[in-house]
Amino acid sequence: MKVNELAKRGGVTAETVRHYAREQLLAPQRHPDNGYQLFSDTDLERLRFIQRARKLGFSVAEIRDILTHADQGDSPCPLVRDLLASRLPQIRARIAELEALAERMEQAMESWQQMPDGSPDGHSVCRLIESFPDAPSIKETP
Amino acid sequence: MKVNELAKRGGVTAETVRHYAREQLLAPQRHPDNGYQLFSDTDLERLRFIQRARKLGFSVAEIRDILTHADQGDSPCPLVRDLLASRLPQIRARIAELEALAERMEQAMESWQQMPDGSPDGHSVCRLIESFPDAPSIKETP
DNA sequence: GTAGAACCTATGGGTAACCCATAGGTCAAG
DNA sequence: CTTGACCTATGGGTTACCCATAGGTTCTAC
Repeated sequence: MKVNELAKRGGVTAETVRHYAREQLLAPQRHPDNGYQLFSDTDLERLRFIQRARKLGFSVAEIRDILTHADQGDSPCPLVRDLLASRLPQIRARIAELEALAERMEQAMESWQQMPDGSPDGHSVCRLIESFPDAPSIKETP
Repeated sequence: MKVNELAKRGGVTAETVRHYAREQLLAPQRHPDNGYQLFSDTDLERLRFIQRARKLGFSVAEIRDILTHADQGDSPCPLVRDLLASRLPQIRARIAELEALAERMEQAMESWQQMPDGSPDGHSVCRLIESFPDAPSIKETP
């Protein structure tokens, strides 16, 4: 099957399929005449595997590693366990970051309710924001 | 003061200061002889404002808008209120996404405890992952 | 048989907020 | 006058795609 058909059967866009092919997660055959990528049913299974792995938080690069292991006949399962175990605390940390952010935002909105919209002068841009501490800025760890 | 001094006083890297200058959040003067960027105390105040705004979740582009308003003598405060009010539910949604992800990960790790590390065959890469549903993949809305 | 739709290819650019490397100019101190 | 510390501008990397473009192919209808 060609890109579009695989994409529809897997529930992703054709661009996503091409992306995975570029990133070596899929290795379709090529039609010798026109260079079209030809995917098999095994590729569809692979795509579904990729979807599940993405849903569990694995990155595309990690999934490539997992698939490479499997393609060489090695069990990728220990790797999978390790990756998940080390990723989970990162996700938890990210959640905590975002919760702290949300709390700051809510506190700000609340305390702003009784503050007027001032005009900017040479030293103040917006007292709403300036009424907050600066110090260590937020780390963006998506 | 030059880039490095502003950066140290503001608690950021010199690269970050250059980034903000490139993005028009800071508009330093230029030394006529050597082209060095020269920052004033007002720029330091501006940098501190930027830090506070970042900590409240504003993007660099949004902060540029806020500063542009203020530079034109308009109060940016209504904009600030609107931006924050519309960003907060997005943050909450992102938190919910990540919590769902974390829950999937924990469920996976738990159910995997009694599963062996299988060897890959033609149809299975890793049963650990394949034991999970695929369906709608996770949307990455950082 | 041929026009046009619908599909394919590869390439390159965009996203967010920086970080890092490079090449080359500047400056203060010893 | 030579280090070493600093400055400049440029371009590439990060993540997982999306989109536009130009040009080749296949399918469908007339």
